[in-house]
Amino acid sequence: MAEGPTINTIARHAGVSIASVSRVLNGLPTREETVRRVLRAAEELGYVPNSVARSLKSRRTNQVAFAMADIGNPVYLAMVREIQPVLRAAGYRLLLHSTDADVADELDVLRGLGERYVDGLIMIPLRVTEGHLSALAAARAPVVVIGSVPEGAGVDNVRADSRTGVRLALDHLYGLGRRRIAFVNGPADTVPGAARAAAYREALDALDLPYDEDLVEVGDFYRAEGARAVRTLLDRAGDVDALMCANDLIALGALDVLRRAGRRVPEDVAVVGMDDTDLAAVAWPSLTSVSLGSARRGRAAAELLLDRLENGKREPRVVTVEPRLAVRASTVGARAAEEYGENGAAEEAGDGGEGAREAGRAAGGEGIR
Amino acid sequence: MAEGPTINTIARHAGVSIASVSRVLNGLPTREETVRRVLRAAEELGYVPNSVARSLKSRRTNQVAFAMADIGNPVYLAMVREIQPVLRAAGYRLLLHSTDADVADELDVLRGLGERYVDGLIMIPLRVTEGHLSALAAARAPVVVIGSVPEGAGVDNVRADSRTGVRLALDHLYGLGRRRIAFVNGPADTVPGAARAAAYREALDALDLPYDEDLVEVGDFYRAEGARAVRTLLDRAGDVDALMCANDLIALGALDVLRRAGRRVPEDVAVVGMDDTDLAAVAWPSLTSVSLGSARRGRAAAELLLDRLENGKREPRVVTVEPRLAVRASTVGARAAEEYGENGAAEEAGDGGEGAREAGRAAGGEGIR
DNA sequence: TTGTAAGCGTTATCAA
DNA sequence: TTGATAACGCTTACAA
Repeated sequence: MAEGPTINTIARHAGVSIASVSRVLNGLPTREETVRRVLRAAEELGYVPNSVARSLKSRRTNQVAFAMADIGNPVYLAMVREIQPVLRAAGYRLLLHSTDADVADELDVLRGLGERYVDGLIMIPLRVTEGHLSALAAARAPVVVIGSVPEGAGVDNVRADSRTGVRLALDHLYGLGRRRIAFVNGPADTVPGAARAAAYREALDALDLPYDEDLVEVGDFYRAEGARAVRTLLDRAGDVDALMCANDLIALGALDVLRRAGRRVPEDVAVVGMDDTDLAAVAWPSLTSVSLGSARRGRAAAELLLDRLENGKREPRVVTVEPRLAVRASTVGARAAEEYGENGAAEEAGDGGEGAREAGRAAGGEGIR
Repeated sequence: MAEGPTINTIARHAGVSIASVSRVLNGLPTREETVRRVLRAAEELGYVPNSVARSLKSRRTNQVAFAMADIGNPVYLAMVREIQPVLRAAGYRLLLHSTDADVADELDVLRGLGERYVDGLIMIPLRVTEGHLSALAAARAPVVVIGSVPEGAGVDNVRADSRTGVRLALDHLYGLGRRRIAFVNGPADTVPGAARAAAYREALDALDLPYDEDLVEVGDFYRAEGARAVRTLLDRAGDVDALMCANDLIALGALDVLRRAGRRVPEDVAVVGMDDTDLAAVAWPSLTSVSLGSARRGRAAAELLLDRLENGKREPRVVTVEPRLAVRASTVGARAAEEYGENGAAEEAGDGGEGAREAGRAAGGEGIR
């Protein structure tokens, strides 16, 4: 932990000026002899350029931040896993912000951009308030928002399409002959909760199925509460033959409850989750789930940001990621699920997954595949 | 994205010197009137101090890095979840490095400390080579290593105790009357692989059980390969009545294979995993697993680093985290498991978990609980 | 109480 | 080709 050498140290050591040192270190044309002496001194002293000083001068930090509610959330995690390598390949370091679901925290992050500790930000807000819009407009660095933001917001925007996603799931269930398709949602006042509720109604309409209030139950987005909601639902509407769950955790809770109630999955009740997290493949029976493309959204966001960092003034762009349905045992049975192949999480990982897999293996930990 | 104001801008605006601006902004004694003018100007101009300039001057970045193989690995993820809030509370930002299981990358991170973009580093190396030791010795910022490092390495060190961990598991199985306890390990040339293999032999010894090569199979640390290993094992030693798996993913693979083979868990074969990841509670039957305290190790590492950052010159410290056994259905059956209560992952999260849980809920994603 | 000026470690301009 | 020097935005002696 010795005090590190600076270009001054090197300059003295090599008997040249700091300007020459800088030139050599930056590969600018310099006399052979000077180059040698500088490099030799740098080598001997173990010189490493100070990135803070460099940043002050260049006005670039080569750092990018990702702000989400909680890294423990598999959806955000999938994003980080894609974002990290993309940024890294472009020479950026990744900084993580957990906003703890706190709107004020999110706004702080946005204002914090003024401190210039990062060159850009990818953020996934819980909800988009007026405060967000004005903070975004005033942001002192490029921001990419994951999650819908009004057109005029002036930021790059990556969107999921839960509408189509729910539609895929209901079509699938309908195709399997299910007609009493219940919906277990999280809080309606959250962005995803609202979007998924609307999507459910629409999908029913499209299938000419009636909207039946008895078939809808709201809890939160967690397993225990999901289980409770499903119990209530079953008590109220015993003839349910399919459950559309607003995320995978709710679906896991549903599987527990159904098992205890002696209902077979999928024979008696088919179950579909949402987000297609790693858990879906681990569950038993394995869980059919709608992928909203967390990984692809993360990647898209990173790419948008990089592009914007190189190309400051271009029109804001909106990217929408197509949902996909990962069909597994909880709707078609274990046998058939194997024929479908593992078309869920595995696909998501795509090219970005390989390094990670290698990593986990050598580390003796567990990547999830 | 307008160019931000600096103390110069404010100084001109307020008609004072930059020194006065700095003083006011740092709360140093200043005349009332000056304070007012400066604050007013700062407010009007939307001044935000430039953290890069501040860092250059103060020689502190208020950033800390965490380097691990792959954030997608649940073990590391659990660590990040604990590390982040601890650092944040102390005013540090968290920077993530994925080393992709590459030793050279790890060494790069260590050397990179010379760039002074962080004040300290928490790292969890895949293995500890000579190169690591010398890089650690030469590190230009405090480092905390998670994973055993030789005494003289001169860095703070947080250790798991897989020896005791395996012992806990085997005692548990023995107590349930199991005597043919097989071991499914990952590669023996990895740190955890080697440690767990040795621990298995020792635990057998302690129980006066014979070491039987037929009961040991090595694969990697993933589910598919774990499944393969278990198949091989069952073919070779059909009388196995318990499986000790070197991590949870292997154990998940084992559950699949046993299910297909028509062996009941735990009646015919009891299964124990290791690391007690979130997946253990999701599996069916839920998985008894040895917690090596990922979350606690993360927290301990963060605390060691913070302490070291405040208190540069103290003796390196070694913290060892006690393993715990999370008993679930895969060894005692579903009924009994409920009586044990959820003594696994839930406990791990501890006080650090609440904010995260809230976060996930509002976000409509899924924290894992 | 305030202002001037030096310095943190770079990069880049401009003469020499 | 090279060196002296001025920024970058901030903190902090030191003088006034």
